[in-house]
Amino acid sequence: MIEITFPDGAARSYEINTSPYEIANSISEGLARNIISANFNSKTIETTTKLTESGKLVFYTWNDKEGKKAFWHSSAHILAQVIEEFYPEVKLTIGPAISNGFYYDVDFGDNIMSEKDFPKIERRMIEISRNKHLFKLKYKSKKEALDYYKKLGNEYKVELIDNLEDGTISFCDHDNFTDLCRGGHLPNTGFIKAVKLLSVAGAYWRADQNNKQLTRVYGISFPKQKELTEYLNLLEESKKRDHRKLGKQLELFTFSNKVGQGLPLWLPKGAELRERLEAFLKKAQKKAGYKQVISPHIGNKELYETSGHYEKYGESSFQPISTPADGEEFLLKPMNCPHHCEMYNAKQWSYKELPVRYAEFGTVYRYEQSGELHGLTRARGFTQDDAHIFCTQDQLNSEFKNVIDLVLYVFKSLGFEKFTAQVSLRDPLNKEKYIGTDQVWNTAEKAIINATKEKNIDYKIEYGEAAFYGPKLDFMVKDAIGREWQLGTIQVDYNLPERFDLNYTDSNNTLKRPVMIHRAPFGSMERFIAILIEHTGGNFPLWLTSNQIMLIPVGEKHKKYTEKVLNLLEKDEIRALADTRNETVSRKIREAELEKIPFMIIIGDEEEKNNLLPIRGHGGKDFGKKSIKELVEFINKKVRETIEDF
RNA sequence: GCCGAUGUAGCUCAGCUGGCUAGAGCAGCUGAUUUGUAAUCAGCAGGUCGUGGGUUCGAGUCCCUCCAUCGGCUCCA
Repeated sequence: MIEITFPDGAARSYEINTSPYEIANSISEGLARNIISANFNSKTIETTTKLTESGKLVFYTWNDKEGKKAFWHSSAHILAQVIEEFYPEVKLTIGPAISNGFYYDVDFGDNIMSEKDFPKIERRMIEISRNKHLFKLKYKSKKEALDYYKKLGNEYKVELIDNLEDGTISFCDHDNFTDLCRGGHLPNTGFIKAVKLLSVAGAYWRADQNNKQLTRVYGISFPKQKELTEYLNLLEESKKRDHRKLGKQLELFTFSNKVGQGLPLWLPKGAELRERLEAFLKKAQKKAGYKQVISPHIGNKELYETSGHYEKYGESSFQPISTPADGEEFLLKPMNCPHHCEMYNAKQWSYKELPVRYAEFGTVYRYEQSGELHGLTRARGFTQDDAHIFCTQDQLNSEFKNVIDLVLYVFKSLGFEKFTAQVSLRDPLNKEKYIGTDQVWNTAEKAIINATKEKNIDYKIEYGEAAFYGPKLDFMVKDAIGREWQLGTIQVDYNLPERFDLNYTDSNNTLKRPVMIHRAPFGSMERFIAILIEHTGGNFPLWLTSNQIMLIPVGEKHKKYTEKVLNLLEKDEIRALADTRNETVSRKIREAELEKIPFMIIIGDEEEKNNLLPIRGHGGKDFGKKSIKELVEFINKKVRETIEDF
């Protein structure tokens, strides 16, 4: 007998070689019907795996993350099976579940796979699913596994197996298909009732650009057709919030091929929004002891040679600008740090003056690969809300924590509640990609982790995501369709102070190196606004939006009174507009709605007579009638609700 | 940069297997209407069909080049 413990602490005894499915069935038939995966002693297992020892058992259903993982991973097996049916000469590689669905990477050889092939593949996948083929996991020796794939000429699987330990190598069979697989499947294919292939894309083998590019087929599957339909509808709805679409509709920004790829052009409404955001941050930064500085858009090539940026990015950047002088070259500024270092170096510093905090909304230019450009989230010219803090080692921890507070304040003020704090460290296997000694890196990494811990922020560590000069704490936020973008960033840097020979005199009258913190709460104005657009769907917070109120006179004769109201509102710094065009009230409302103006006030005979204004919220919500004084208080109160002082 | 897809008026789109002067709605302009909670009516104007080449008697439609965009990959100071 073995003793099985469940998550609620309860325990039951079973015969040895009982499977999770049988155990579930012993509890209730309903549970047995719904479990699609299981975990035994912290290891994902099949529902049919025979348990041979006592331990902790967790069941997973479609409602669990792990259940979905098994569901989608199993779907990937069927996808691979069908691809192999249609293209017998392909070489399969890997097919994992992802956060929304699954993919399979396939070497199609000379064949080309395109979206046109999706319907027939989907149909065949469903056909196979309906037959309720069992997923059967079986172990093979390393030699057996290698022989199998060597015979097939599949070098990818051979490489995968080469890196596995003998005795741990398993295959999963269903129907007439078999695939190298570590496990975690549905009991049978019949659970899959709806399948949709989403896209086909190139993906490098083992994520390395130097390797062969495989074809990646993305898909998603569900236990009910209805859930697929709902998912696809949700995706469609999300796409309507795409900042590139809304940016055009709301006339915030545009791009022009004549100006150049990836170079955003800010239109009046977008520029106003952006300036308001800048003012918001400047105000907070002033309180936090930052000083604004301004640096030019180009810098001598030697500046970036000193910083190390030229060596790292010179080849793949906008190329140097030459001058009439022999050998003199300038670069478009790709980052602000070297400039700020030179500003620091403009005078002698005492420890009493530190920390020094130099802030600048600095526009930088980076030659991003053409395939990387993406609206405002990835542009070739963009403005960082940059600042560099030069401080002593003793000040580092508190300075870092203060910056965290500032980032959190910015996020809170703009309603970004869902974010991931990511500690981005060096790739320990590729240290040559970074400048600086191990000792310096260890100190910097420790400083970030400690400060983050002390702030009680949940964080995850990502190796290989650091900047080349130092580790970072990055604040990641998802866009409308779930792609993650880095917005705020805080970086600890011991390297640039060394390269620029930055100093201060300490209390013992000896020269010391300051530590440098690079930080940008927004990240860049462009990317931040892009994500803000996608989060709000263009309905910006009241404190930020360009036009807070649209006044709509009913007829010609109400224009005068409307103008009067407008003037009074302006006097109280309420941002209002009056639509005095010769159009119907309905049309004016419709257009104000499409422009996403938060409040509308229709002004006619009755309003003039009673001096009371009816407040119509965006979407048609009625906020009642108010006097001008009450209206001003109402707007101010609403603003205060969404934004506090730092 | 790589893989796949797309590119018709300011915007959203139609244009079947190549066949007369390329269509629609919205927006724009002109005029009428002076308006009470998401589109008043009428008329007009607007496109070298992304670019350059090719096939053909004939190309928006087929082929190639380049450019841009979209979805991924890689990259992201």
